[in-house]
Amino acid sequence: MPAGVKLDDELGLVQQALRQRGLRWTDQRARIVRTALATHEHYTADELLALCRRDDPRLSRATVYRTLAVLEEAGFVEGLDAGDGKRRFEHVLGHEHHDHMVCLHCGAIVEFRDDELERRQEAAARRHGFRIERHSLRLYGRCRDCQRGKGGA
Amino acid sequence: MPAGVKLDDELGLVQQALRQRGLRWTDQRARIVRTALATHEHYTADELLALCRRDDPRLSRATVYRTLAVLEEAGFVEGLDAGDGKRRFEHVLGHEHHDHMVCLHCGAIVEFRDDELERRQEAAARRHGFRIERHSLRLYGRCRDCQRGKGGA
DNA sequence: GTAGGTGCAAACCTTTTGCAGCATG
DNA sequence: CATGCTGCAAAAGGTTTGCACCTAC
Repeated sequence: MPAGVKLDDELGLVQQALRQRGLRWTDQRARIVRTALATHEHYTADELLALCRRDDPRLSRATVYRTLAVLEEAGFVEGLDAGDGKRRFEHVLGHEHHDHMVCLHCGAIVEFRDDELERRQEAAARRHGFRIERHSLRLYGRCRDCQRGKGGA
Repeated sequence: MPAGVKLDDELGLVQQALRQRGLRWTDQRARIVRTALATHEHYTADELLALCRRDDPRLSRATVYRTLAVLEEAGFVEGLDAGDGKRRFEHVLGHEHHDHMVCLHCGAIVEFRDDELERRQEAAARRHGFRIERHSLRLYGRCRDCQRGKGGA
């Protein structure tokens, strides 16, 4: 399946979702969503802005923030904070849920998934009468590459 | 065991740890640590400042930040971000490790602990050659009190 | 035509930093 | 008495907002 096809499908999905909420589908939003979908996983607002500006140098930072907020609310994008003060985003479309290991030495982000882990979280929540809407599990430490040598990029 | 005794023990521990690092034990640091230890779990720098200022109105915000940084580095305090832009802190002394459920509707923070969860995190990390130095698990959703009614404070 | 969106720049807010004077060890 | 700490105020740096103009529907 050519990459372009899937991307267009996903774009359509987002467009449809926004319209259903009475929101508009503008050139800027299309560009931001397309760029986000085409991009490596974990971008800051500013990085995304820079990428978008390669195509449209006039795109404003405010629009990127506003669009990310809309996308997050609609569930297409998830924010995670890397602990360095800036939020990072990743798109959810076409990605199944996963958690993150963050290397404190080189900044690498490793994704992983463990179903039993998810189940136990649910169980713990149930014990406390809590209903999970979303969750965030991050392991901070030293990644494989930073074990040998004493590494760090 | 009277609360005061334990508090003084813990104060002494912190004092000793800082001195070992060639750092000084000042009135301000003593006040900040004492206030932190005596306080409900999850405070922002600003809330802690306000509490301290009830005793010493001249204490500066910068000193609170600097002291929290020192305490965090020494392992007496842990920062967690509630997703609202400001970091929250909790002291570790006299508390065993736990994770958090954050109610998105009333802001309540519920602590919980599940050893099997911890073990599986370790196992997942091992599979990826990753060594965990610390971790953060937060479940966001609706707490027990916010289930009935439709609640929210 | 009318919400809603965009760009720009200024405002916001938490956290950090430079500096001169002060206190600890 | 040297080094580290404090307070103040200003700077930083990411994010949000006011406003005038524009555009999707």
